[in-house]
Amino acid sequence: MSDTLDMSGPSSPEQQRANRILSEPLRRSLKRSHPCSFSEYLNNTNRLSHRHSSSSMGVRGLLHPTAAQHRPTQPRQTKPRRAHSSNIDLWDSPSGLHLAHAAELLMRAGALTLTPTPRDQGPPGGLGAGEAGVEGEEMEGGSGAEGDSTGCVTDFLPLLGCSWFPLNPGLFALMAGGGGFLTSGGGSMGIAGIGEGVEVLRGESSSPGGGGGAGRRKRKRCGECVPCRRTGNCEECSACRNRKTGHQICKYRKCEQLKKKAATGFEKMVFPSGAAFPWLQ
DNA sequence: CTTAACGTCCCG
DNA sequence: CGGGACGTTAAG
Ligand SMILES: [Zn+2]
Ligand SMILES: [Zn+2]
Repeated sequence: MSDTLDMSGPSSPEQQRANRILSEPLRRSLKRSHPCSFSEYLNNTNRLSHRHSSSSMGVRGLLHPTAAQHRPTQPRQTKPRRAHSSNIDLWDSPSGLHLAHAAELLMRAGALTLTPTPRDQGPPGGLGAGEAGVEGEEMEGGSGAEGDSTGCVTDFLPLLGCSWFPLNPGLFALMAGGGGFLTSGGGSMGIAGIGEGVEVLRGESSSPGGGGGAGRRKRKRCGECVPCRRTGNCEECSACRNRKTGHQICKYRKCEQLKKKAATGFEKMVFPSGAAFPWLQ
C-alpha cells in the first residue's frame, strides 16, 4: 500500500497523523460497506432516503416539532435532552448521493496523485516547535496563496474516468471541504491541499442546528493562534470561574479558529471566483 | 477510570 | 445574540 506512496519519510508526527487520518477512516468506511458492497450500497442509499426513522435520536424535532420538543414541562435540569447519542454515524448526504465511496475514492486518488500538502502544521504536538512569530492567525484566506499550492494540483479527473461515478462538481467540492481549495483549470479541476476531507464528510451533513444529531466530530484547536499558544488559565474569566459546569476553555485561550462557527464542507469551500457554487449560477 | 474542552441547547 | 449548562468526544 505504501509502495508508491512514499511521503519522504514520516519523520514528523504530523505526517504520521495525517497518514492515520487518511487510512483509518478509510479502513472503517471500507469495512462499513463490505467487500461486495455495491448492491448494498445502493440498498442503503435507498434505505437512508427514508430517513433512518428509528434512529435513537435525531428525530427529535424533525417530526412533531411540538410533541417531540415538549420540554416546557420542566424548567430544565431534568435533562430530557438528546436521549443519548449512541447514534451510529450514518453516512448521508444532503443531495442524496452517498458520499462514502466517493470520499474514499477521491481521497485515495488525491493521496496517490497529489503530493502531500507542502505546508505542514502541527496542532497538538507542534505546539512548541512551531514557528514563533508567525502570529498570523488569519491564514484562512485561500485567495492569494495560490502560488505554491499549484504545485500539488493534479488533474485526476481522467484518472477516475469511471462512468459509474456520479461525477458532480458538488462531490469534488465536498472532497475539498477539508480545507482544500478547488482550482478550476479550463475544463479540468484539481484539488489543492489535502485536509481532513474524510472527517468533513462523515461529519453529519444534516443541518447542525436543526436537531440533526450529535454526529459531528470535535474540532481541535489549531495550536498556532495567539490564544492557543497561551499557557495557563487566567482563572478569572467566566469560563475559568465556572469550569466545573461550563466545561469551557479559558476565554483567553480559546482558539481563534474554533471561535468561528464550524463550517461544513459546503460552506468551507471557496473558489477562485469567490463563488461557493459556480456551477449553480 | 479521569480530565479537558467542543458542540449545542436553552434561557435571559 | 451572549452566557451558562450539559452531553459528549478525545486524550491521558
Ligand atoms: Zn480564563
Ligand atoms: Zn488556535
